[in-house]
Amino acid sequence: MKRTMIREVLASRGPQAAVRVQGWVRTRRDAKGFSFLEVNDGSSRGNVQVIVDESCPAFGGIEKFTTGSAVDVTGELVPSQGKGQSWELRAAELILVGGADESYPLQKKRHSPEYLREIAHLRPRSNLFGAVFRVRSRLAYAIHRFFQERGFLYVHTPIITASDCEGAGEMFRVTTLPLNKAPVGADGEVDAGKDFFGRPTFLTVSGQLEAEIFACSHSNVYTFGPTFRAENSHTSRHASEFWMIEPEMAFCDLEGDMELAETFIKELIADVMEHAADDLAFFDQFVDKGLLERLRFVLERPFQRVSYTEAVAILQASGRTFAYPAEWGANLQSEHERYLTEEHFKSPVTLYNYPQSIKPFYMRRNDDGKTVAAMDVLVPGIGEIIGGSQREERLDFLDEALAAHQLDPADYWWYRDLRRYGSVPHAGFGLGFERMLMFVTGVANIRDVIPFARTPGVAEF
RNA sequence: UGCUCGGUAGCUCAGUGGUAGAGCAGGUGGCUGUUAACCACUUGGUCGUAGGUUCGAAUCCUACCCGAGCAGCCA
Repeated sequence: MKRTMIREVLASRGPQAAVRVQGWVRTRRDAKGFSFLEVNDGSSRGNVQVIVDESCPAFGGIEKFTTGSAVDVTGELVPSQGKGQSWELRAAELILVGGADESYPLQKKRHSPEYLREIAHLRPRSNLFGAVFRVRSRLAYAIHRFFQERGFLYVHTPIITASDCEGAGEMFRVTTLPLNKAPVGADGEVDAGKDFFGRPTFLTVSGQLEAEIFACSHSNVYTFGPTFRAENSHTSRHASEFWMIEPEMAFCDLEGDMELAETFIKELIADVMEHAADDLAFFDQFVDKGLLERLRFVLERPFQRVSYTEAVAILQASGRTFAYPAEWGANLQSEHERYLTEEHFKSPVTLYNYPQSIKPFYMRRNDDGKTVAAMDVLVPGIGEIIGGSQREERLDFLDEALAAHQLDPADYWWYRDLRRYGSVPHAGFGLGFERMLMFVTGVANIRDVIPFARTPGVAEF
């Protein structure tokens, strides 16, 4: 008999003479003459309650059906006599597919996320992580849907890259040279020319520069893939390996870029609220009490759009004492960003037009000569979720910026070529996938929205 | 990397110089259409590691390891 996923069983419209489910036992409650077995197969947050009584041959050995064991049940689906569920399965046949003894680490009680992190191979079977990874899958789908519906081209940019000057952070070296006897050149340095690619190579920190190439052929494109940063970060919102979405649009300015970013975030929220309502309700109840209200609020209200210069003025007029006072020309500190999004505006904020001196070389210089067409989207609880800009499409200004950042134009020959042949205004941004997932689920630590998180010193699974 | 907090039973924690505790999990028995079921009894510990102070250290000191938070880096 064909298996039915528990998600469908729970949504059944009427009784069914025979249903087969397969899954893992969450808990068993024994009564006189029969037992309740709660079975989950990951298809939904809910468990199906299975009734096993003397009419079922397996009842005699019911004590073997412990929390964590895998089972295969066939029986009749009937209205439940008890509260808490509409349907229950009266087991005619119950098979123990794989047992689990008392050392099974997941108990029928609340566990801390830190503990569950140590058992990353079992935590997807918990309520919390079951829900997190269902939403993660849905969010990834929603991202592709958003861009595909708008005619954006999905580009696979390289994971291994030779450009080591993208300015986005420390990079992981990729090499096949033996660590203990790497070939050394005349200068005493490792001779990367003898390495696999004949030059130094690294894991990508961003697909942006390559995405720009395709924006300049297919107009609207996006990337969605893994990204690596070798920073020694110990925070709840940084990981060494994470996924990033980077749209890039030709014939687009900063205004269009900000519009896309804001629409994008709203549509993702709407999609997840519609298609993962059960799981979001779980997060709202057990993880982050105001989650649904906050998401609705973000959906309904326009994002606050404020220039960097205005933001500094707001901070200076706030009457607040910051560890680092806000000052024009300096980077905004986390405390500043938090104040703006969590206290002053109490909503997502799009900041734009940052001082040129604190931003990367590729951002387009504004006419004031002091700022560049950059933008960051900040959200309450997480901070920066999007960073983007209009790119410098004018070769002379780009060369100036390269010089100012002490970068060798020769290393950027193909990037410069885009400005030599059919250059167009274009813009894009990067959205941290995990940060978006944190925002949508209310989960506070990035390590808990990645199936197998990589952070400094941690790569067990 | 810096600062702060923490590490005690399988899990969540209490215990702040004098005989290591509770709840849950596990075991045994009972009870009940149960809902993290309930009731009784019960097993379970090198108190993160290594030194030191003390008659005596889970408790005080030092170093290290691990976890968390904040900051920086940024998505």
